[in-house]
Order: sequence, then C-alpha cells, then structure tokens
Amino acid sequence: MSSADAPRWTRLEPDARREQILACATRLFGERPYAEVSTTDIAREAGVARGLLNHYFGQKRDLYLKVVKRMLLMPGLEEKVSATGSLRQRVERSVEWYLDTVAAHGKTYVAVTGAGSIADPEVERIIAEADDVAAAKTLQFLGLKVEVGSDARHRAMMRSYAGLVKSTIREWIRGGTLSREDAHLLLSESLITIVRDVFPHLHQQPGPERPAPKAASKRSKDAK
Amino acid sequence: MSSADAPRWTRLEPDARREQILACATRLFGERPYAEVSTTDIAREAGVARGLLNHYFGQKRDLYLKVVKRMLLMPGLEEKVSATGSLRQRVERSVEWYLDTVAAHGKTYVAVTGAGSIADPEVERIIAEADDVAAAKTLQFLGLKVEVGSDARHRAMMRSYAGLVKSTIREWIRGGTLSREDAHLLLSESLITIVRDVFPHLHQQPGPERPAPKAASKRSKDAK
DNA sequence: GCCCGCTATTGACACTCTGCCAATAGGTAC
DNA sequence: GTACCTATTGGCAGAGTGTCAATAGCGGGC
Repeated sequence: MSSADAPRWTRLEPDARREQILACATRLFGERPYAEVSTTDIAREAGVARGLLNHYFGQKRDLYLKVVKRMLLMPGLEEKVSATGSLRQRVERSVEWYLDTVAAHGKTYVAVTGAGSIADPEVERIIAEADDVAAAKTLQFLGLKVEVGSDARHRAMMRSYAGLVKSTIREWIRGGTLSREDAHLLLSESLITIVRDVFPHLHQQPGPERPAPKAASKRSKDAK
Repeated sequence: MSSADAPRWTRLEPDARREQILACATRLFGERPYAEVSTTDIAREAGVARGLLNHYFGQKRDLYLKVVKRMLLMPGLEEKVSATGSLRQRVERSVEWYLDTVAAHGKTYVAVTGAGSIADPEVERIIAEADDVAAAKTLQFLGLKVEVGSDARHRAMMRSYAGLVKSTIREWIRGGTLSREDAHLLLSESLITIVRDVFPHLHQQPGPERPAPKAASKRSKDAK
C-alpha cells in the first residue's frame, strides 16, 4: 500500500491551520446561511476534527465574526485612490473603487453584509464598527472631516448611507436586477446629494447653520 | 384549596391561540436575536406546551416568518396620504408617514428588518417581497409608475433605497445617533435626488433616454 | 538512527434545542 | 350525566454544539 505508514493527519503551524480553517469557513458561509452551516461541515471541509475549530476560534459565532471582520475591514481606499479633483470626481472614484473591491470578493461579501447575517448583538456590533470605519474613511477622503462638533452626526449619516450601498450592491450582485452602471449612478448621485444638501455648511456653501434645503439651493455646475 | 378542580390548562379557539402565541413570539423576537430565543422560551411565555408551537406554525422559522410578515406588510400609505402636490411635498409626506409608522412599532421593527434577522433564504425572500411591495407603492404614490418597460429597474432602485431607509431608521431608533429631523432630511433629500437625477425621464424633464447626469441638470426651483 | 518531550490534534461525552406523534383531557352537545 | 371532538400535552429521537482528557505528529538531543 502506498499509505502504509502515512500519518493519519499532518501537524501544521497554528497560524497556518487557523488560516486554512478561516478560508474554508469563509467559502461555506458565502454559500449557505449561517444556521445551515454546521461546524461539522466546516471541519469536514478543512479535513480536521470539529473540536479543533473550538480550540482555535472558541464559539462558532466567534469564527463567523472573524469571517465578517475580514470581509468588512477591506483595506484600501485612501491608499489606492487619490483625494484630488472636484467633489464629483472624488465621489465617483470612491464609488468605483468600492464596486471593484466588492466585485472581487463576490457572494461572500453579500451574504455577510447583505442579509445582516445572524441577528446577534456581537455580530451587529462588528458590522456597525466596520461601517463606522468606512464612514470615517469616506468622510476623510471626501475632505469633509473638519468640524469635530458635528462629526458624530455626520458619521451616523454615512453609516446610513452604507445601508444604501449594501442594498444596492445586493441588487447588483445577487439578482442582477441592477447593472453595475445603475449601481454607480445611484450611489454617486445619492452621495453627492447627501454631501451637498445635508451637510451644506461643510461644502463651499456658506449659508446659515442648516439652511432648510426645501428651497432648492442654486448649484453652480460642478467642474467636471 | 381554591384550585381543587381547576383545569390544568384552558382550551382556546385555534385562531385565538395562534394570535396569542404570535404576540408572545413578536415580543421575544424583538427583545433578543433569533438564535437566542428558544421555542421553549416562547412556549413558557405563552403558557403552553412547546409542541403546540409546531402544531400551529410548523417550524420555528415559519413562526418567525409570520412575525416578520406582520411587521413588514404594514398597510397604509396610499390610504392615509393623499398623492397631491409637488414632488417635494409628496416625498416629504410619504417619508413622514413612514417614520410615524415605524416609530409606532418600535424596536421589534428594527430587530426584524435592521439586522436582517436570520440569514435564511426564505426569510430573505419575505423581506425582499415586502421591500418590493413598498417600492411599488412608493413609485405609484409618487406618480412615477408610468413606463412598464423599465419598471423592474426602478423597482430595484427603490428596493435599494429601502436599504437606506432601514439603516437610517436604525440610527434613529437604536442609538439615537440621528434625530428624527435628521432622518427626515436625509431620506427626503435622497429620495428626491433619486427621482430627479436617476430617473429624470420620468419626471417633467424631457431629455434623452438617460442623460448622463454628470452635467448637473438645471433644476427649476420646485414649487413649494 | 533512536528516543523523548512538546503540543497540535483527535474522539468521545454531556448538554441543549428542535421536530414529531401518540396519548390525554378540556369543553360542548345531547 | 355521558359521549364525542379536538385542542393540548409530554416524552422520544435526532442533530448540533462546547469541553476536555487522551493521542500521536514531529522536531531536537544524543
């Protein structure tokens, strides 16, 4: 026999094993919803004993949390995209970058963020945290992080905007009910509106504290 | 003894019992996430045997589905709000109505819609369906449901918008990071932008098929 | 090349939760 | 009071999860 004295299992460096398990878990959680993926499935996929998952990650939820974190805390943006040009240019570039990034990660991203995953406070906290980081990055990238007083409010609004981003991406990736161009258009226009009309005092517009945007503020055609 | 011959349990009409169980389930699912609420908890809360839940609702998921449905398919809008006036007026009235409705239902609504609940295909389908109904209603209410050809695309965009609505409401209801006025402002401005700039051909604007809104379309100040 | 110790990994046990179904008993009509 | 209908119960079997002592890769010492 070829496997006469072959070891029944191989010993890996903790980091390597952790990484391997995480990769399998990421794929499975992308294919099926949380509850449908048993730890036994993940263990079988990775070719290890189920107990090893708990050894490395603790609870099943913690493993899921790691997957979510990795998905949401995509590094990039400020390193990849230059923060120059008109507002519209910057908005469109950041939207473009985001769509690219998500397209690369594919379904898992949608499964993790879109469905909101498991309605667990801890998971939700992680998602909220990631949204907050993304919000801060976006604000900073757009060159709007100036007033510290109302920063919390603006961050909250950017987190809200993140909801629009997620649902739009789901329409695009999942059902294909929106094309990439549609998504781009919708996200860009909305973000520009938010920046212009909802925080107008951050923009060039001087105006009063919050100039009741009921009367359409006259907008000079933005440089494009 | 007072309870010498008192019956150990009382017999109810199926509809009444179903209703009672549903009420308890609704409350519990609003307090804790799906996985944290066991059928035993619900049964204890309702004062019945656990098996009765399965008898009336089948799977635990089906019970949850019923709760979600009841939450999401809030009737109203077209019956309550008149579809007259300028675009801005109609938008603001519908946003107002929606905020009122959600505020009435409170945390359960947020728990059910916001977190996305359980990442289950069936539950997701229900939510998507409800979003779609809401989207169609909104389009109709805004007086934009005219072209049948691109209706699917517009519906998809309104479903995306629903994502913004949900996340905004969560910021408002949960953390209180946004005030009701903030939510109103954000949602109104965004919806107006979408209707104006993303489906401009549906509005008064004639223009080509999709006139690349990069160049800011000149907007006459809307009647207000 | 052989043995030894370290520790990555296993396998089984106990517990919880869920779905199912035959048996039970509340209530009503006669 | 009695008998029937069926709403309701309670226990059983299966699946999934977390825990922990025991096992066995595998590198280092000689």
